[in-house]
Amino acid sequence: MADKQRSARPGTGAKRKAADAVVSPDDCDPARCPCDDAACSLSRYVRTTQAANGDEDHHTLEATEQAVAERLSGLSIDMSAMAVISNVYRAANAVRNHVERTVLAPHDLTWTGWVVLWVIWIWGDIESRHVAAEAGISKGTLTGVQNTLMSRGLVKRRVHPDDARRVLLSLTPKGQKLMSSVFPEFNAVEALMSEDLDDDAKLATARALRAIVKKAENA
Amino acid sequence: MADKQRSARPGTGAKRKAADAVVSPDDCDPARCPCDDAACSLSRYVRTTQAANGDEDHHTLEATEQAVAERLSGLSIDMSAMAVISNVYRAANAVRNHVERTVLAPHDLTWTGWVVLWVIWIWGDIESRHVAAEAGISKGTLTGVQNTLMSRGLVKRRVHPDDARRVLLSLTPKGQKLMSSVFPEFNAVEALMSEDLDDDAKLATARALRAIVKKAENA
DNA sequence: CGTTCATCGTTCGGTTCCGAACGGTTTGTC
DNA sequence: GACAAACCGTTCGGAACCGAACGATGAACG
Repeated sequence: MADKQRSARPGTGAKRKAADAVVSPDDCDPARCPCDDAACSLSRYVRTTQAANGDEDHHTLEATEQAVAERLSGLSIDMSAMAVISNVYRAANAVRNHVERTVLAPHDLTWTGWVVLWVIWIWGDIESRHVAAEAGISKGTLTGVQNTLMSRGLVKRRVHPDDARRVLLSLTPKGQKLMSSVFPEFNAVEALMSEDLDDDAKLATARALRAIVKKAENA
Repeated sequence: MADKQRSARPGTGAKRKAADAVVSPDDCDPARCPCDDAACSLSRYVRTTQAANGDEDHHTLEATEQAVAERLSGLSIDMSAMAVISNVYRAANAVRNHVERTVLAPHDLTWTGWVVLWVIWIWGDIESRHVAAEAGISKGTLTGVQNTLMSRGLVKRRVHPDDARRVLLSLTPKGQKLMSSVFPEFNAVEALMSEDLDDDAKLATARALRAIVKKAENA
């Protein structure tokens, strides 16, 4: 989600400040929460209320969590699957928001714009349909991102020499310069976010995520 | 991301079919790809081109991947961090798209609408600011989702008895009925997507993701 | 060659979403 | 008790995104 669709207007992207921003609380208490291994999101609200107003709510924490457990135990639920999948989405959002604010916004880049630049940077001279597939966006969206990036002088496009339908994308020298200066910053943040994981955990997590992607994409 | 903002118009959400949809290729070849443990996305494009046109591209696969390795090895990059973080985002998108198509669309629900319903279902009688925090959306977005869900008779709202600024949200009987019928479907898909992971892997992955969330949110 | 069909990138309408601004309510301070 | 500051949910403008429709090009077949 970072684009301008038609009518490329440069230099307006990535405005994620931190005012009304999406906030989110904290950990869960394994002793109370019915989730597996403290790895769920069920008690974030509890912590919030707990911290905020002393005890003004009508239902106590215990009663509420009891209700959660009962509601879920009534049905037969795969709690560990829930913990994994729901945290995938939560993590993705958290990462994206953080990266946009800390790394991308100062360079006036949006997330999608960044991903597109990255793909072109890595593959150089790549057809736009492949860029869209790699970046995980639709063709229509890519057109807009393209125009934005072109108007900022970061990306070039030329028609495929053998097929006039296709379009080849590549980075301008300015774009290349941008990437080689920004990507280390980006990667540093990636490293920071995964620094609590040892190497085995990183590899295992990446492998697990790939398994999920595989299941989700062809099923 | 699933909402209607202002002017609640019911019954038009969740239209994700599969026509021009976001496609995405396949695995990477560990023998060739410079990533760790086949857990990256760097060779998806390669596989695509490989499968599509026999060998019409100008740079061979080997040359391309060599270029990737060189470009990345020129800088000092934490490849395992990159593998983890980039796959988080990819997995989240894949999961969301799949769930929207298979589970939510038949019930005319959007992803965000679903998450909001879920939060209210679990916590019952919850203040809207907490719903927004739990669901990971902004207050403004929640207002729109609220209206949509209210106009469909799934959600009730009432003013907080002790504080006229606050609003308490809860599910109508119709909303409760919907949740208890749809959530098992949803959870079944969650289970399906993580079925290639054994229990230890699920727990470990969930734990790793929480660590990432923690880092991303307060840093 | 001319026709048909697949495929490419673009256009366009509609939806989702964020963030800043706003009015209304409560709390704190003199 | 008035006044200011903090906080709540809503409104509103604008960006980002998808998916269907479109025009143009290329390939297959007679």
